[in-house]
Amino acid sequence: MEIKKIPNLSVDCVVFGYDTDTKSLNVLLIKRYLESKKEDEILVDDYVLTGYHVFENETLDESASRVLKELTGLTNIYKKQFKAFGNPDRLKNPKDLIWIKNENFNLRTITIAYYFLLKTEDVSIKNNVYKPKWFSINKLPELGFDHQQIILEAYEDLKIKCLQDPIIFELLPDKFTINDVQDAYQSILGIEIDNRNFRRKLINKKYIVSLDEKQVGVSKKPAQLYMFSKDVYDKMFQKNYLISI
Amino acid sequence: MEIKKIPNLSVDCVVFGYDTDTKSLNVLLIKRYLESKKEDEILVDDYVLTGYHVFENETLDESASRVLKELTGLTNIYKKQFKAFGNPDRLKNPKDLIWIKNENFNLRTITIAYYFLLKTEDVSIKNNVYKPKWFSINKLPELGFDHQQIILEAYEDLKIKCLQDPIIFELLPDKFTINDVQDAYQSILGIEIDNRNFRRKLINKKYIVSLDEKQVGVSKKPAQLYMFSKDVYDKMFQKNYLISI
DNA sequence: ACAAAAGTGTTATCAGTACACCCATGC
DNA sequence: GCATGGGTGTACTGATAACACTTTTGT
Repeated sequence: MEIKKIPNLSVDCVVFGYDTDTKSLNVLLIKRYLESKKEDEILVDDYVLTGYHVFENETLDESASRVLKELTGLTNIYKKQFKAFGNPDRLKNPKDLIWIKNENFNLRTITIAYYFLLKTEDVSIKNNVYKPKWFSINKLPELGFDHQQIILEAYEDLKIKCLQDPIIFELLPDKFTINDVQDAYQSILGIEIDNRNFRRKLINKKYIVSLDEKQVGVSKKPAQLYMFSKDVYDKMFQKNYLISI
Repeated sequence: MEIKKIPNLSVDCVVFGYDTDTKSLNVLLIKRYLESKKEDEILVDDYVLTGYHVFENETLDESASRVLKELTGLTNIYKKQFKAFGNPDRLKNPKDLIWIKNENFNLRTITIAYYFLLKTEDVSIKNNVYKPKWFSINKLPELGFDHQQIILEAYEDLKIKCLQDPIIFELLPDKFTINDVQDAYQSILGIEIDNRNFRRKLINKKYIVSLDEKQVGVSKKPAQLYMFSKDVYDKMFQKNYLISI
């Protein structure tokens, strides 16, 4: 028995990958390319998010995880459903119409948008059939459908979320330096943080565990490595009801 | 030309109404009742959220606003799309199946859930054809479909949101006392707040404007009235990047 | 005059901010 | 020995938290 697609419902995945070396927050995108058969004219040449129709027998979360796995091979990655996009005209730009002609797409498709957080290096983009490519969130290419809007809204949500929840560690390797964390915050939020104050703050957290280990293979003074203990965090976590209006 | 419904897509609206007098955060629900024709047996007797299919030619936001207006007559009410619910089995409890037999519902319907914030008193539930009823968020009745889950997730989102954004004022009349605001926070968050500290904090905000007016018709000392100036708030607002992990 | 809710002040503690130099290491 | 990034301390400021009594008004 074949698995049935829901023709007017999809998930789209904003895959955020953080690159510790270049200190860059990236988005994984797939090329969309089409030329006319007769005239060698380029009809469509841009990028889109990875996404696919939801199947009849799966939850939305399962659908998003399936799409991520299909593209990256990865499972158990932090994900968040952040918004549904369903404007009647969201797939109706001229280029999108050309593209959709080739596909089995309902013109009024609602997409449930997710974002994922991982390390850029964890995705093999070599030999990947989808030819995905990383783009800095600050230098996005031309995007199809309403995917630019989806990415920007995902980014806004991420910026708010990373202030409240320890999701920054989803973007960093298991062992990281304090400066890695600071760099990640600075890239994502586009701000400068005072290193001394930031260090103090972080090192005082009981869930930031100092390891008996230092960086290796760096050409300067190797830094102390730390890990994030989710166990400790969960145990000590208590909602604070600080009203910040 | 008739407006076409999308058969597998709906919006559901969690209408939160705050009652300043009883200091209660309420949810507006609609009765779902069905008895079998032959045996006078009650087949379905519970409550559901207001909701409806999305139309082909409208955005999701428009759809939610339409549903709210249909039930309450109100427009321009604070609303937030907070999550999509689309589990394959979300409408497949026995009672839901009985109910759906009478309706034109796709069994795999995805719903985009919104919540609205208003004052309980702004909705006329007398002579309303839908016979809606207010329930305290703490004493919800038996609910159909997955609507209990939807309400609880809306409430969680509201609790977080009201700490960060001045949405508390959507739930209060234009003129309110400091204690009204405190009571609202306490009801929503289920916490106790120190009155002196809270007063000082609020009165020092430039967007909390003291009016030349006091309560009238109260049987005790009438309190000073204030209003919230969205203009001032928007002008002085600047994102703070406090990392609270 | 009394009941009820409004309104008021001080102190201690904690967290955030600003700021500049020394240190350890690899090369 | 030197260049590079890692790592450190202090003083100030502002916000929060704890805490109990007086004042105003309507009845």
